[in-house]
Amino acid sequence: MVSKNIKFYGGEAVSREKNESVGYLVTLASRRLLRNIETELKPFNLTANQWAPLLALANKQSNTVAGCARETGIDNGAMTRMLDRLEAKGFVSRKRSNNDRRVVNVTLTSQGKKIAKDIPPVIGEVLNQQLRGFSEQEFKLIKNLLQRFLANGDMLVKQS
Amino acid sequence: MVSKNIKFYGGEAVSREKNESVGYLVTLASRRLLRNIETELKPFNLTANQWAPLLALANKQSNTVAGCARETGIDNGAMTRMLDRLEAKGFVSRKRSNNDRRVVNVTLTSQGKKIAKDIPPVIGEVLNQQLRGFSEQEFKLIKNLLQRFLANGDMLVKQS
DNA sequence: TGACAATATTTGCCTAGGCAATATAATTAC
DNA sequence: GTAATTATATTGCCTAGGCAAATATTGTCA
Repeated sequence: MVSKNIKFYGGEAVSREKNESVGYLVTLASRRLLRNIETELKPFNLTANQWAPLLALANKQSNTVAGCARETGIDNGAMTRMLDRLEAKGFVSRKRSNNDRRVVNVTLTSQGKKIAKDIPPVIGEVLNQQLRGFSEQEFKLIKNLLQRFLANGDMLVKQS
Repeated sequence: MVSKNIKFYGGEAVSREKNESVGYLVTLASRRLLRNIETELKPFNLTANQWAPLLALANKQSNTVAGCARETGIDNGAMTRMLDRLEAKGFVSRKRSNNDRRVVNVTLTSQGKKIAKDIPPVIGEVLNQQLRGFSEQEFKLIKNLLQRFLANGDMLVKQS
């Protein structure tokens, strides 16, 4: 059975109360979280966004520029520049591959490996704070709802 | 009764699966939504982020630079530059106030008023698409959970 | 083999937000 | 009434992402 799709936002409904728009809420939530994480990562000389590729590398989900971009969901060009900054800080190093001369292999330096170990609990703590008062069920729910919201959004791109 | 706060993310739990991190999900969801809205707004010569101040002005929630910044939750300096772009496009106009020489009054041009009427259904449609398959209850839930996640995040800032 | 397509990386140009410093003006406190 | 504080707007410097173009390399297929 196919369930009907509800028209949540019609006409001017988007306007009125910004706190009633999923758009505003998800945007503000994301920005706020980013800044809160940023505050905690300052002592590590790392920004919130710089954490994403480090994690992908640490988990061995990728070891190339394009791989990091795919894994973190950002643009290839943006990832090149992101790795520039991370390399300048001494967290990663790059070396042109010999098997495939197109790719550049990215690896964590020893400093990068160390930080990759230290950061997770810090970020976890911020997330826990922002999830204060959530029940186990609500925790599962917010993940499920966001996953579906995101998947629907990705589908919109692929169709066109 | 005060409910206990659950430690959702502890140790390395943050790492592992990115789709299990509320941080990744909310970030990616926000980016994806922004890009999808951007695509639909291209014919209007408007970016997704540029819509926020226009809406604040149209709803008469603010008519100053600082007011727009507060209402949309972004930095004052960023709002100055945002209004530069909107003014260049002919959607808003600025004029130094006489009552209070510090403030600059921002108003929608006739072109700005027109677009403020046309845009809401377009954005509404994108939101509806990304909410495909959501029940009424789930729609209320995602708003409620995001509101709380955001409010917790705001509290973290104000405390420090 | 040679044309064509696909992939990887980089770069330029754009929008965009955060933070800090500055100038100006208004408000408050004493 | 003056000094200290607060608020407004702007600017410079930083990080950051998206898109498109350019380049180099690899794979495909006829």
